[in-house]
Amino acid sequence: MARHSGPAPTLATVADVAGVSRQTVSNALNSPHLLRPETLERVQQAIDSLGYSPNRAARNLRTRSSHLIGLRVDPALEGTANVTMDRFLHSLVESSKDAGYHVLLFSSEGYVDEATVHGVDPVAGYEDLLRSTAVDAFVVTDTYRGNPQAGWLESRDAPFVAFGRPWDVPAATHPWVDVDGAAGVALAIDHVVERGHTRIAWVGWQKNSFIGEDRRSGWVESMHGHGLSTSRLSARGEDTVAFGRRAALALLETERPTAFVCVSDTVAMGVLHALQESDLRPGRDIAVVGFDDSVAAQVVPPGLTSVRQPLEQVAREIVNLLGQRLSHKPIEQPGRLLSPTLTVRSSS
Amino acid sequence: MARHSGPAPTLATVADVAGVSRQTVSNALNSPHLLRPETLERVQQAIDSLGYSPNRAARNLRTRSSHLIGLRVDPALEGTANVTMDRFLHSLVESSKDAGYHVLLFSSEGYVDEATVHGVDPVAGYEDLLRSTAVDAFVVTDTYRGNPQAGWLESRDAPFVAFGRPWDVPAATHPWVDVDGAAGVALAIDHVVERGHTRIAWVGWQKNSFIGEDRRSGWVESMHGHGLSTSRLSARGEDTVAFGRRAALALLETERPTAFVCVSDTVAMGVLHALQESDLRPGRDIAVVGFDDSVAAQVVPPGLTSVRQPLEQVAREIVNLLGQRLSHKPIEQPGRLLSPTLTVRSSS
DNA sequence: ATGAAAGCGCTAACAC
DNA sequence: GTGTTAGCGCTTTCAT
Repeated sequence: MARHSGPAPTLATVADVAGVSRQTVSNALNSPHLLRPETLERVQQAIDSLGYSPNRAARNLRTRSSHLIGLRVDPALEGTANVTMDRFLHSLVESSKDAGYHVLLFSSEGYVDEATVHGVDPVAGYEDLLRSTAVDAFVVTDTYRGNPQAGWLESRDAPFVAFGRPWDVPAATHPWVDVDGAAGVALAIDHVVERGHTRIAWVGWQKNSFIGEDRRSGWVESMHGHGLSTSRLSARGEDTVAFGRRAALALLETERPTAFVCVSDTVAMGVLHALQESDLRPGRDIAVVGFDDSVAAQVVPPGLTSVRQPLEQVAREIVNLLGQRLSHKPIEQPGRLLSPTLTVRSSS
Repeated sequence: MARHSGPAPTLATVADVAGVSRQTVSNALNSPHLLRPETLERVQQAIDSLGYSPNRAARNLRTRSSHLIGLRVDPALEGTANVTMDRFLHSLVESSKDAGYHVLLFSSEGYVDEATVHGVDPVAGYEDLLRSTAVDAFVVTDTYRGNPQAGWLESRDAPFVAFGRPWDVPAATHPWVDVDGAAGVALAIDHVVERGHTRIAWVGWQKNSFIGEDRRSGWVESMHGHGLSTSRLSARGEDTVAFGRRAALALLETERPTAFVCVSDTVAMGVLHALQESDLRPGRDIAVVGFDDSVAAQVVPPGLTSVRQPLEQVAREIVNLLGQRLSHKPIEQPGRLLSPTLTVRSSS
């Protein structure tokens, strides 16, 4: 195609060159089946020779849609949770592209007005993007402590899909996609039971985490399913390496578990610290399993077995639901629960 | 503000309510100093009561700008390089917000061509966004193997700032921001020298990596500055855990270094693997330093000392240069080289 | 199958 | 300071 240094070509330019009207060019782009093949061909050539692309702003104004999906990202916190979201983000960009959408990122700390001075507004940023019709829809991801955005967005009739179940509002009707954490942990338990372990400890998060309780229930139920006891084999704390280490040291001293299944890779790393300090070798003396299959799990010696969320699939399903929502199709099934897999490495 | 379920308010709606013309409302938004205080106040009230936000598409069409910054993200490769880019991305979103911009993500188009040496077309995706005026500018990040995008974008008069020096085209005039890798490695050398080490090995990338050679030069020059020999103490390979492990095992056998300074955290993890297999303890028997201060460095036992890039500052400088470029201000200084810091942990 | 007219919501240019 | 006019580039009627 040609390099033009002058003004960018418009529909009118193309129409002139092709010797047709502007609408015909528009049709060539949006409803090519309406054109006679020879006309289409001529228009196509004009488009190519001019290097024409339809102006996005004009199209957006006319069609009242931007083909943009909004996603709020939080400031870099440096933890495995963030890392999972980053992996998801890449997948979302790919899936969106396939559906003809781009991803627009915004941050939670924008648009500080009188109403938001008192703390982090869970709804910050959404409002303005919505009212200014900057995006067609949102993907809501930060649902780990309930999902205040969902209700708000629903009341505004804003199209969105959540990555995460409406834990605290079971009656919610908005579309969502989530990963079955309990099933993932059950996978891990099955795996270490198969390796001959019977005293399998759980190192998890505090009770106020919905996700943490879901994963923990996978441990409890799978253990009981195998006829194993969970008594005194569980610890709870924050999502830090330090907590994982402390918990493992305490359990090792009192209960002598032979396997640790952990709510996150971060916590599992702490368990690995503790084993190293106790001169125990992960994978030989004691099995360790993490959750999220982060980069850290891949590179830590000797390699950490970990539950992996199917984030590519999550992204595809989300974009899929978004498409249904935006085309006002009835949504067949508002919630989808996907199954994780287990990535086995030398720690187990 | 009021909740309206009908059609979204426009300038005309606000003008009616405030009893002024549309242009006055527009001025209230864009040039408030032009209004008499009492008029401004009245318009402001009408805006608030209606919950009005200017329509983005209309504004974009008129002003020929979208206030969007385009950034290409590559499919998740699962390595430390990606992780650094993700950390940068969060910072970029924050900095962009402060400048009134949003970040639009796009991906290298279509399917990976088997014939393409480096996997993807370096210019894929930029073209369309540019021609359709979907973004005002680009941030170009994937300059690790030279920067083919830069020349192309310059020839198109496309505003952009690069994260990464124009290694292969020193005469390039486009604005860029980069981190001084050599200085970062020198920091690491100083640190281990201070700890009493003299036989300090370098585990790096192949010669075809500009970034790798830059970091390596920091090792060579700092070593010589300290009067230390670099002879036979260097290894080169890919950015993998496996290579780091092999290199460390080989060096340990033949040269018995007491410290390893590595081109990346990934490679450093491989060195840690090797030490563990050799029953050597990092931080006690042998010092190890990585590069990037990734999550893995933070959580691996016993904690990996690592060079940290000032990505928040990089993002700020980039947005700053972008602002100058977009406002057609003369750019004071097209290239900025920032200094990294050293995060000391127990591995050294 | 193609063309003419209208208008999406906003701001630049100019009048008053 | 404020109002009037025009038009950014596109798509949606509707006529032919």
